[in-house]
Amino acid sequence: MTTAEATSGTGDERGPLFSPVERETVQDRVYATLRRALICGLLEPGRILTIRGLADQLATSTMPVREALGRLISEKALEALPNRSVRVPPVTLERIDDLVHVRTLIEGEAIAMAATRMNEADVSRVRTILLEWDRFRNLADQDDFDNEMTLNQRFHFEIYRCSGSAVLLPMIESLWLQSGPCIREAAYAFSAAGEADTAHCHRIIVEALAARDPEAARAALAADISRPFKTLRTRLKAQKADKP
Amino acid sequence: MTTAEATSGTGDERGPLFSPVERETVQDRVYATLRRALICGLLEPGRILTIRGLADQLATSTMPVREALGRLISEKALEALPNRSVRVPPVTLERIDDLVHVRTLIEGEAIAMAATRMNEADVSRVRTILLEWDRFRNLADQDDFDNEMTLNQRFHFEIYRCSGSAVLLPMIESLWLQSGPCIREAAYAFSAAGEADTAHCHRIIVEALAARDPEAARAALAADISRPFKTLRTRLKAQKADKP
DNA sequence: ATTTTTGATCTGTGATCACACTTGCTTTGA
DNA sequence: TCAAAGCAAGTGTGATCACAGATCAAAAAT
Repeated sequence: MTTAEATSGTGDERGPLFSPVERETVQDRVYATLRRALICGLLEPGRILTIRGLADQLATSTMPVREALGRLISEKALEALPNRSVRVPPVTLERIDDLVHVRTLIEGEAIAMAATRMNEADVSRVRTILLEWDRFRNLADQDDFDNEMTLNQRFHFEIYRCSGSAVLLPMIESLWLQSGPCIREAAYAFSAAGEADTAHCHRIIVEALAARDPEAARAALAADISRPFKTLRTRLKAQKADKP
Repeated sequence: MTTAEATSGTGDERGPLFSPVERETVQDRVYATLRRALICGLLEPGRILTIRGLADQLATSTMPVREALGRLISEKALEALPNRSVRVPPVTLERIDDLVHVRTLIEGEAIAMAATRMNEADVSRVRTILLEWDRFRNLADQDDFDNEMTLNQRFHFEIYRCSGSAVLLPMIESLWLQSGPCIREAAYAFSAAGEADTAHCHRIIVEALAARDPEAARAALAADISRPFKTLRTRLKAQKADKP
């Protein structure tokens, strides 16, 4: 028996001595793993995933995997084929344009809402992420895509969270899940120059947020979103012209 | 052996003699049932759903039910409580405003895109649904909410489908799933006058579409969306003032 | 040599069971 | 009479199994 329990019978009157213990199911862990792989672009478009294969790789049974796959399919992050097999959706020109269009619409609205609602603490928290990113990029020169994507994600979602919309956030997450595999294909194209561009874009975004200018923030974000897709678009066109 | 198989070995060169046989899993049927109940507002907000209870009602085992619930939760149509129980999300003032805002943004964009892409056949198909609706309303005077909601859904999604965006459509479906339980609470409020208003709104929408006017269509749709939510909003405020 | 058939293997689906946790009621004690 | 401990029913989670459909490769027939 601990001191806390000895001094107070139930231990709920004297402030939060213990934080609630986190309960993480296997299904949640599988889902988080696949989600992270998808967003970071570790899974190439068109690849077919099997329940048993994933269960073996993740060292679990098939049950948590099939439920995690079901969730990802209903979020449109994966695709269910009529053969009952599941694959990560292939990228096409139409899909790219569609994704860019919808992302600028929705994430643009989210950042515009955030711009009018953020206080000093919110802005400085976003600034901190940007600084952390700069420090990381200067220290480690190796291509650590995983960390790069994580920092990028934290930057954007820290802003979107300030929009205060509980409906928009899950939609943006679904959009990132869908554009993750596409981004990956373009990621190699601008490893050196692209990162500088991204940093520049993000600085403009932060300035617009600090100035509480919704439309400037929306425009800056639109540029940030469409840039990687543009390189992917030209590359896909070249591929198509190569072998029709 | 059928005649078709006798005349042609594989039967795939001479046009579509047979349409592909539909393979509907139990899980899909459970999902469709719950989805329909949610959109039509048969499940009141805050109600707790149990896997075994639903499995008994639907006369299946627990497995298809839990996967269907998982899908609906990841679409934000249902809510997973920390107790590991699942309920239909309660409605609050903030949630209503949030839903109306996002729906006008997204569905407005979809209808604006559709207005520039619809051809004569598309417009006439939408008109047909409206006529069918009028006929139904004149014939059957009983309050058949189920059919009413189905017709309304067909009208809207026939338009949205013409937007050509494979990314927007699932999002709109998710939004309808989320606002279904809310609408139900308001549905009784305008059973008589509301239907006339709805019909009027929809006629304006069709006119805007026929005129290929994106902004007029967007404005008309915004009015159509916000109307039921407005009555719900005033009712909720009254409830709140009644017993704080 | 090409095509068809047949068989084995793999995969998803759904049922059943064991386990851990929650919840609500009953019982027991003050 | 009331509150706390204890028990019992219920619930979600994950594993295992049986079954049906899909896939692919080898063998047989043309």
